[in-house]
Amino acid sequence: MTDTVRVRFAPSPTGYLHLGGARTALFNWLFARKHGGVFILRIEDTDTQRSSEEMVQGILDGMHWLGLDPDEGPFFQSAFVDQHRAAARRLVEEGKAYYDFTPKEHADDRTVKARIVDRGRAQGGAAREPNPFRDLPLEEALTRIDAGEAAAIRLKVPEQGVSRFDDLVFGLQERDHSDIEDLVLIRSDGHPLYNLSVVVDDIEMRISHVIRGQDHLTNTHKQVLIYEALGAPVPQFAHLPLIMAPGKEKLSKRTHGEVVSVTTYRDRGFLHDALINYLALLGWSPGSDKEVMSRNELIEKFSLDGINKSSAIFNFDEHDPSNWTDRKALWMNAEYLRAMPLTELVPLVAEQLKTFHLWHEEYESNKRDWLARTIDLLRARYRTTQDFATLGRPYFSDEFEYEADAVKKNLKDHRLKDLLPGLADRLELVENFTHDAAESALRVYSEEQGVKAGLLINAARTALTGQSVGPGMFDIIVTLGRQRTVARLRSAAALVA
RNA sequence: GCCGCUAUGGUGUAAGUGGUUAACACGCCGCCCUCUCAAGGCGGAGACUACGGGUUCGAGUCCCGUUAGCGGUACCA
Repeated sequence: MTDTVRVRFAPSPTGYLHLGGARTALFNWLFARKHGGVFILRIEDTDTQRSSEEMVQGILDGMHWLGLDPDEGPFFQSAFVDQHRAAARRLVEEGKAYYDFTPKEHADDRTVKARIVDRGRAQGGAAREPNPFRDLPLEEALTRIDAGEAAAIRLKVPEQGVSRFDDLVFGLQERDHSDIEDLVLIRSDGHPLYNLSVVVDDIEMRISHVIRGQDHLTNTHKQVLIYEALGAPVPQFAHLPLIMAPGKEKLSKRTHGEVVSVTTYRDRGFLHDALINYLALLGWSPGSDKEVMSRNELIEKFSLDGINKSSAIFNFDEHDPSNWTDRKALWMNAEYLRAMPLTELVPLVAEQLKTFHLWHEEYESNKRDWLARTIDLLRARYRTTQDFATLGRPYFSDEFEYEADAVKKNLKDHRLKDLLPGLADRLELVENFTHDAAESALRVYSEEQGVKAGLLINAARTALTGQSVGPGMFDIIVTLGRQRTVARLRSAAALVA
């Protein structure tokens, strides 16, 4: 007996790692770290039809990116099926389970669900159906098995009484035995089923706390029954409220696509700590006002007591590119983008520049400092590292678009047709091409020409970046350098109406 | 159908064992800063705490009911 905390994340590789799974993994991980425990990863790959090697890798990649590497594992549930079968056989021998020779019916998900409702309606809701094989003498059953007859193994659920457990989040849970059917442990083809497998594995791995999604809450009673039948200590349970899509719909890969996949966040320029921070706040609160928390602060503050009981809505708008995911997640990422050490940010932005083919070798040699300064200049306005390669394109390439709105707004004054090249001439002659020198050159020039400096400044910004928004104009000039500045000012004159 | 869970502004959450004008963050609006946009600072709008009954001097907080959403009810996980 040991009171070491041992928790596990047990995804089935039937899809990539989604946000709900990531949050479950995170809470397990935080709980383990908080209590000096062990975080185990167990891939539940017994559904060979729907599982794939690729998905396993996807989950592993996602967890690694999030920094949630397991202390033990990954283990694969498929490796333990013999133990699952042995456990079921033992229960049969002890009279706690029985062979059911009822032939298996094949049906797809839809018809199965329809049948459940029909059956419930017909029986007035009782889950129990009398099973003729429940009390078949073991010897008789064994002879039929020996004769090659197929049989499923069902748990003998007591007819009287209630099952109860104290959930660390939802409190005391009770369920009448009469509402629990004799669940199948092993299929007639010998395949162990979920409820049996998890319990056997959790016992084997000495799991102390089962932290998982609320979708397992009612079925936990079945698992408690299995623990008891097996004579094993029952772990503590903590069920997490579900994450829903806008409109309180179920959040799913099928209907919501890539917004729910962790890899999307990685690819679109999220910082893993920002996503972790955001996810931690979905359904959990430290009880204080502080929301931006480092990993260590999260560990320090984390407690199962702070977990909310109601499901949280994860907001996003698939039709609005700038709000492709939850606003608060985006804000959180921007917050991290601004606050993180520049030396850590640069390599991340570099990756994005590479995938957008905006990378130059000099960024690693003589333009190294320039790259860092430019990233620093832009970071306060961007929300993801990908923004540097998209919104920031004019800073890294001469091939960029002039935004129609920006041109319309800032290049509409016909005088600019001459002023822009005129400014270029002046800047070409400035001795030290610095922020201040460029500024005074521009101000002198605008005074001579009798126009407001603001007209030239805003026009120049659009001429230089194709945009109407961005850093201070003289910072842009210095960033682009004399050559590009002069060239762009001249060529943009053609855009003036 | 039956069983269970949940219900605080648009969203995420706070409001020790019931006790003054329901707090914070995101988002939104305005002002300041300013060459624009962000960032930052300041301020504002937005919740009769799903609805209806109780208990109580007093309820977001306790009880009952209703409704809604979600989960489960499979020889799926």
